Amino acid sequence: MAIRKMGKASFAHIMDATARIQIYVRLDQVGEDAYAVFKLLDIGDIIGVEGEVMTTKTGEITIVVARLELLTKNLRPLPIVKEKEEDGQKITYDAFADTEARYRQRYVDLVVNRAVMDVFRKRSQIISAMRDYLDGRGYLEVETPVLQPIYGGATARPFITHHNALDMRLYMRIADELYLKRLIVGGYDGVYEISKDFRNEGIDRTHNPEFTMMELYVAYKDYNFMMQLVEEMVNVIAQKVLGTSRITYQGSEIDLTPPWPRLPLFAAIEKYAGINLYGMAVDELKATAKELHVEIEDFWGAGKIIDEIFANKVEAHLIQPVFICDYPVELSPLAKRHRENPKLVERFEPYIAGREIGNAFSELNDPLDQRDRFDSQMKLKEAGDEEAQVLDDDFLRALEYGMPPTAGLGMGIDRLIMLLTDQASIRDVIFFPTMRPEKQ
RNA sequence: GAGGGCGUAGCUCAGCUAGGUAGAGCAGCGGCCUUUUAAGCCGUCGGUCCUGGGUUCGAUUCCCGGCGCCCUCACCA
Repeated sequence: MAIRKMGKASFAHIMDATARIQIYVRLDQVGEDAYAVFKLLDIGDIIGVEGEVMTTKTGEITIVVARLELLTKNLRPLPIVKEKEEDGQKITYDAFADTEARYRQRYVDLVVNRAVMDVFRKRSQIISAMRDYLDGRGYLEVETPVLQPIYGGATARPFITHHNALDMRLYMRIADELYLKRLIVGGYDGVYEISKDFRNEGIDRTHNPEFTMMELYVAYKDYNFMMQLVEEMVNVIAQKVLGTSRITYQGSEIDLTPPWPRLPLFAAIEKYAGINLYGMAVDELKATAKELHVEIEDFWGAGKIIDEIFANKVEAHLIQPVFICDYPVELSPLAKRHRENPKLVERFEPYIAGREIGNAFSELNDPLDQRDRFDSQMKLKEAGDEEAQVLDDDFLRALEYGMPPTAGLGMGIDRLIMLLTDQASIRDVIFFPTMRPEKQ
């Protein structure tokens, strides 16, 4: 948007959600009153124009305005972003760049920084493409409770709230998992949910307290099936929204074309840290962590230490898509034991650009084993692990009625969108990221 | 939670380790201008220099505390 006013004829650019075009306003065409109104316009005012289209002597398509109407007058000046094209390069002057102002006043950010609007348009297209893909395979989109008397399905601290009429504590969900699996018990063979989860954790460029998660559960399938689904789905989405499987994320070229390699967790650690942790006792693991300069807490169990070493030594190397699979059982209280090794579970996490974008497993459907796993979690909680999972009696009761073998998946949608839109911060893919309240 | 950086006009920034209570461009306002495109020219308005304290004759500038934002690390998706 820009206005170039002159005495009796002026140029301006008008813009809507899709494009901008130049208008040419002449005193002798619109009349004195309309021209007077035009001269009072500010950038950000909303107008309607009618007129013929012409090409100016510099070759720009331009509307010669015959009628001009002011639709909305603004009272606050819009930050002016000036652009100049030089040798095909677009130079921007006076950009509205203050990140705090951009996040707090996203409406201004969207108006002024049009590229931001495109990122969010892609966000919408990515989610639509995902729905299309899942719907096309016959999976049913469902909704489960956000307010839960017992939170579960992930290791995280919850937000706590209170219901007045029932006078009871409720938690904002940290995951959809346990309710969706109840629906599998109920007999659906494929359900998914795309919705907000809430975790009472720190905020950084890959974490927002409320974030969008997609969870999918498919009966009579296992984690191998789910790996194929993930690599295919992500690639299909990229093809549909971006038209390519080759993307660039923060300078790294990434090829999403399936199949993605499968790399067992212990093999990955051995590959990048040079040590095979498999079979090590807790003391041995603690010593190894120290040697590798990985900081750990005293109360941590073997699984957590392994996870920490992995996070510190391996994650950053996983730029191209890869499935890290077969995690230690202690880390995954809801996953089924590995068919070949009961100390492991059939679980995988897809990594792209050094970042985990999901988590999946063959779901644990043995109610007795599940009860044991919950018991182990409760012990961790007593030992001081605030994020350990809580026993859910009704969920166990559901499993006791019989859940078929099931494959489950959770995907962080915001992170997938960051990846596909090449955004460095989760705050650049969430319209209104969580911020401290503005001080008056 | 720890470390680092930043916070000056509506926007983008300068001034600040040579302390004398602020400046540019754009926007706004008033003029001139019938093919401009970062339009131009003339004039003009605009600031608790984030906040509270300290040092000082005097602080936007130096020191300390606070608040906010960003980055890195830690926890997690």
